Amino acid sequence: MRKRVTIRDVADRAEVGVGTVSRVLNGHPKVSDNTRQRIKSVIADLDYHPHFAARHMRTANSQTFGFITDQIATTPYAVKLIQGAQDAAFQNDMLLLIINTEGNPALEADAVKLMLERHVEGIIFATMYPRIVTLPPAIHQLPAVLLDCMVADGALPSVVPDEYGGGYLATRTLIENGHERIAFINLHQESLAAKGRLRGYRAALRDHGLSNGDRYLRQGTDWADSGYQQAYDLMRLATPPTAIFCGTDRIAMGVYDALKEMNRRIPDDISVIGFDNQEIIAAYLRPPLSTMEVPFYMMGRFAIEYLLSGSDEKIQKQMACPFIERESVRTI
Amino acid sequence: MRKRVTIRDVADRAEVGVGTVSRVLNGHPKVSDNTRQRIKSVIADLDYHPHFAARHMRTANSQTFGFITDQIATTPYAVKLIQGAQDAAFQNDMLLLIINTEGNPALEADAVKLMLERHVEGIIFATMYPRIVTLPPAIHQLPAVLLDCMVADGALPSVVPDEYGGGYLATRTLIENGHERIAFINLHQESLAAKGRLRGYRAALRDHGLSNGDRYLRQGTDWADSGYQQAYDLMRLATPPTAIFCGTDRIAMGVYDALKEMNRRIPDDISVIGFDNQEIIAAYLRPPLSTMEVPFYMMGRFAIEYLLSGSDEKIQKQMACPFIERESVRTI
DNA sequence: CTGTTAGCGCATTCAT
DNA sequence: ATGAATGCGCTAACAG
Repeated sequence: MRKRVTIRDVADRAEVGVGTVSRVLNGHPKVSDNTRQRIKSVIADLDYHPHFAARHMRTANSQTFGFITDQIATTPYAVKLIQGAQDAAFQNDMLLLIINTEGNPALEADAVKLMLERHVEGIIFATMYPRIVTLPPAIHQLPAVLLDCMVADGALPSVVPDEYGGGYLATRTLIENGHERIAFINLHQESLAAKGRLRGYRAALRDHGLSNGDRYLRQGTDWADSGYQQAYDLMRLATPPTAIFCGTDRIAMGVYDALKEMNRRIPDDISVIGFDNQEIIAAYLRPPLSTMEVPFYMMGRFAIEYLLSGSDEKIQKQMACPFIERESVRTI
Repeated sequence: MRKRVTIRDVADRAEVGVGTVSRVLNGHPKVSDNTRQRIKSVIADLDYHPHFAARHMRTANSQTFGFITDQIATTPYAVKLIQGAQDAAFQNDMLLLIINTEGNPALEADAVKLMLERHVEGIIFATMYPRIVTLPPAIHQLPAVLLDCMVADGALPSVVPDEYGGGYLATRTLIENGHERIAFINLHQESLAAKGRLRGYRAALRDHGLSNGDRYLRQGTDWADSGYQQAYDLMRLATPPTAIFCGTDRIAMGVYDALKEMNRRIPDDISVIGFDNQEIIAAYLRPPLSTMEVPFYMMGRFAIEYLLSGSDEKIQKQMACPFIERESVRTI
């Protein structure tokens, strides 16, 4: 860890004033090519790096965004949220300061405080699953975007997946493949995700004249077990469904197990669609599971780009969930 | 975004000098309780936050570590790596600056440069899976720790999982449960992880007089498919194994499928152990999979704690992989 | 115990 | 086109 080399050192060695060095550092036009070259080579020789904090203090420009998560970082999904934000930030010469609060409100307040002290230029607050949150009031002192969550009064811009659209598209896809008896095993119903997906399912059915009084609707829990149970229940019906739309890929895992036990072949005997596109599950299931993707990566990107845009519109962005086709759906 | 309030404002309002304010800010003892209280209340009134960059410039103390990843952030495992580091750092008043390079060497160099400019107090370089890496030379200008990887010349401290120990423990656990014909379906053999786990498997067998010339050893790929294939192959043997140790949980997924097709019950007919403890798979498989955990969280913590310790010893830390008991192993 | 002062490294006037 | 001077907000050293 040798002595830090400052702009002064560069200036001295290049026999110019610090101002000139600063100018070439910042790509200022009015520097003769001659001196510019000389300075650049000195910078390289000395391996000089500008002191970020000094520049920051001078320019009031921290080139940093804060990224606060409740426990998102724990879940496999949402890594992509971070990564999308990361990439978008990096491409714009910004870095991310990440704090994980485990949903502890005291920590959240601390986190916001720390970010304020570090003069981040904006804050992203991301949650593990879509929900309504209450935030430390201090967050309003900065541009902020909510990721995968929203505040009750809509006072903060937010970006969330279009659960409704996803539910609709999954169901419509099945319909377009000729299915008419389409079951839906939803995840735990308190969740915003569950509500949205369910509305989409019902709407698609209705729009295609296939409403059936929720005869094939089942309430699951988000765990494979419930998929297993409900699949059994469903298949024992007098006229069982020809397709099962699962509220999560994990539910689909359970459905697969039950179906296999019953010697039903996927997709020949019955089609299955999941939700979440957890690669680790969906891609490795046998056969690979067709499912809806929650566009975490793009959501992360969008949040940063919104911050970068400087807009103060309180948009409530819903991002579409695309259908990921694999091998669990068959046309009949 | 109202005008920033500085230490000057606080001093004026409290009718003291800035030095005194600075002292209470830094918990300096020699301040009368009286003035301390007054200043504190002014700080609260004004909602004053010290300017981090200014302090940093003055103290040469950035309270920040850099965390560079190749693509770790993409994978579900390693989120825990970040989280462990995160938590340990936060508890010591440090924050993490995270950059994901996608394994792009140019980006890696940029990342190190940015971290140098921001005066991080140390760098953690983490990879998605254990391997030998080459790093931008500039990284040597700072304390650095490698996570889940190492450099060829051992010139940098590193912390990796004890793959050997994990392989050994998994095998020994099976042995202690009375199994003697123990198969091992390894993941793709180029990986360090595969080599270590295999050595552990062989050593445990040998130490218990169970060596069998690798009769039950199979080479898989890391995908469920290979587990499926190899399980069929294994079970068709004249004297099939009574237990299968899988190089990854994904392989175990395939093994489960094959076993179920063959109407073998887990664990009654055959025991299975996985590796990785990918909760999303292991906990949801039916029955839940007993497996070896790679201690990512603790590895992350350790890396930070090592940095914090200020040690310059080039330790090569191997962290034990504990056995996570679920329901796929039975005593015979 | 407390006020005053001198930089930390840089970007930006203002001269030249 | 370039050098010199100023101050961003803070901590530490020095006086008292």
